[in-house]
Amino acid sequence: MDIREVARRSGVSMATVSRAFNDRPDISRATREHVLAVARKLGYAPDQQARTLVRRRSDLVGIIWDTTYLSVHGQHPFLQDLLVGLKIAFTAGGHHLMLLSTDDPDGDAYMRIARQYNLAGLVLMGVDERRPAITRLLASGRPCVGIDLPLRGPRAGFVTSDNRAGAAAAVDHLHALGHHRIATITGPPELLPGAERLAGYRERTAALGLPAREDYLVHGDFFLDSGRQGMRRLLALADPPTAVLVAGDEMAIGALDVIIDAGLRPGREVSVVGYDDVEAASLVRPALTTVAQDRSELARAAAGLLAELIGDGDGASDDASRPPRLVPNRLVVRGSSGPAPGRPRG
Amino acid sequence: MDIREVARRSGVSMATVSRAFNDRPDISRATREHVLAVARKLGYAPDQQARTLVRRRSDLVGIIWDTTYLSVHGQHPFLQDLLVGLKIAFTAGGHHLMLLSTDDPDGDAYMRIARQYNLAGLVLMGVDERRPAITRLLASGRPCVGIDLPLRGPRAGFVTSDNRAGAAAAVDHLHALGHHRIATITGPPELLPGAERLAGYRERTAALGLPAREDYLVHGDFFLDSGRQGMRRLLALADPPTAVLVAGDEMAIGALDVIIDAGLRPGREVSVVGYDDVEAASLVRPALTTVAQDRSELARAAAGLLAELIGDGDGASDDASRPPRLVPNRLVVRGSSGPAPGRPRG
DNA sequence: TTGAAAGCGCTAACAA
DNA sequence: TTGTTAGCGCTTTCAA
Repeated sequence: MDIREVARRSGVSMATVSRAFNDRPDISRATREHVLAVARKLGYAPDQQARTLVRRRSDLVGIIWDTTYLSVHGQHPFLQDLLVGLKIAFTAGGHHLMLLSTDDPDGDAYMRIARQYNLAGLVLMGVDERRPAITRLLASGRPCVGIDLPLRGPRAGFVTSDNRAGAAAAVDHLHALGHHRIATITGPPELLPGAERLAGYRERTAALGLPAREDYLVHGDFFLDSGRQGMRRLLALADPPTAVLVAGDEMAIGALDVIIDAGLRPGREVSVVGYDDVEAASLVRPALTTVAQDRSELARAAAGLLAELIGDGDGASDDASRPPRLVPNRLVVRGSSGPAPGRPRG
Repeated sequence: MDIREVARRSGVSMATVSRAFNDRPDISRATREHVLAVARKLGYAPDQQARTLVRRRSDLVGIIWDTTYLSVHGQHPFLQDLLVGLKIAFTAGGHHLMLLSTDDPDGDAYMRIARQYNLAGLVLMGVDERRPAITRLLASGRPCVGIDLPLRGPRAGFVTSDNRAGAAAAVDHLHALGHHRIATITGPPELLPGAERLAGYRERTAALGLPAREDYLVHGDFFLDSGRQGMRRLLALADPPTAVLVAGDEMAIGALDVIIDAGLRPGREVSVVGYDDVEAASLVRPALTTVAQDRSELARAAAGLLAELIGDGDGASDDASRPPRLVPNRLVVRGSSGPAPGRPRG
């Protein structure tokens, strides 16, 4: 069943069938409806490969999501959750998602695949945007949107949640509970969320007049174990914090473990606030107070931005630095944060 | 940069370039290497759409993964984890993954998309295989592999982990710890893993000579809250169980909550074994003893089976019932299971 | 408003 | 072993 057959059966030319399916203005209403009716009866739908071949643009959006590190580090729940959101958001815009894989992320495989499949655009997440292969991809002019990655390029942009404001809100929350000794366990500073959450923590603690103590700042890597280690260091201080903002939920859950093992109670002697609101955050005991990223909104923002970059073929600018789309975060208060010791409980 | 240009620059015909790129036997070694060298220098890679158009078969594998219910029920961590495995497994086989989405899962959208994109095959997960749209898809003869879905069709098959053996292993574990009052909270019986895990529980408890008590069998739906409710019912019994096999980790974590809230200690007064080994299982306290499904292996099995179904175009059988590929499960013992009350601890 | 015809980039049948 | 040629199914000029 091809366009030729539909044309024959509806008594028009192939060109007219094509016009009907592409909502072109140069076709009469009556003809279009007739053609579409015939096509529907025949169960016809245009072949996308043929369409792509002549249009030189597919409706496929590629997802670059480097899973090579997963064998090393285990899962990355947040990105996985995000994928669901992307799927829904892009479907709504008439695009399909293709997962790009390569065993050689440093080669030009992503660029090659994008060209081979005429991908309309790309979404990048969980990759290192400073790698030369990615830089070349961005320079190629194919529309690219990064999630939590500060991409720059003629037709590139990025979305991220408002990590700075989220961290600040967490600090405010702890301060309002009477905490004055507020420490933080950070993410890697070379990753945007790590850097921004730290910046938010610093700005807000300073604004609240809390002293900037270097020993209250411990670096983590977003994985569970670094949260454990960080918390141990903090508890070992002569003057340990009564509250800790942890830049990721996995690390925060590790911190809870250490607190409990030290015979302290999270939310009592030590309050903990995480970041991300992964599934486990609500399942641990006490449940983790955390800054929730709105995955659906983040995904929608990414889809929207990419659609724009795909749309305006002209808008390609060479200076190529677009401000990120910021998606607001929301503090979810659960049991792991409570009044500072010595303060009455709510 | 197209095949014509490569042909010109290497002084051969288009056909010869094509031969070089497709590893055809009817080309001399020397010519092939020369052509490939020229192509590499030019950065040429064949356009997949054009290739698909003439070959009438793409190297795209579609993933049907119904996310419409996610807005209702929240996440489904296991399938998300699985996706990573699928991505890796299919890449190794030279396929790319396309996520199929539709807002109308009851229509023939999946079938239409599969045809429009000439998908080599489909992987189905988290969908209801009894829906007419899915039945028609399977009947269409396009290679389909289900994960935990008993698919039947001329070129369909499925993979699943050995849920029956896994549940039996969990029962054995509890029995070896001295438990004799072993209850279960099941998944939905119409889902394969739910039915099989229950069957494994029943078979093994019977084999061990434990009485089959109807009040020790509570139905759940794989989601957290049903685990809570189920556990409450079990604890309310005059003669409550000392151990519970819970058919899914989310439910098991809900059960842990209820046990703790009742002033009991999981792994002491009541032992709990979950199923799946999702991320949260190792993060809760006590950590959950659970039957781990090997996601990578499951994914590899799916990829392997689909490759076979794609390969043997002849193997299409009309009776169409293939036995599933079974992937073994593995019991992971953590803190939520321990000796039966009154027994010395290991 | 419609139709005829060219061609998107590739593979494969056939001829040399 | 290589080249020539005819499409794959569609969109898009261009002419009518």
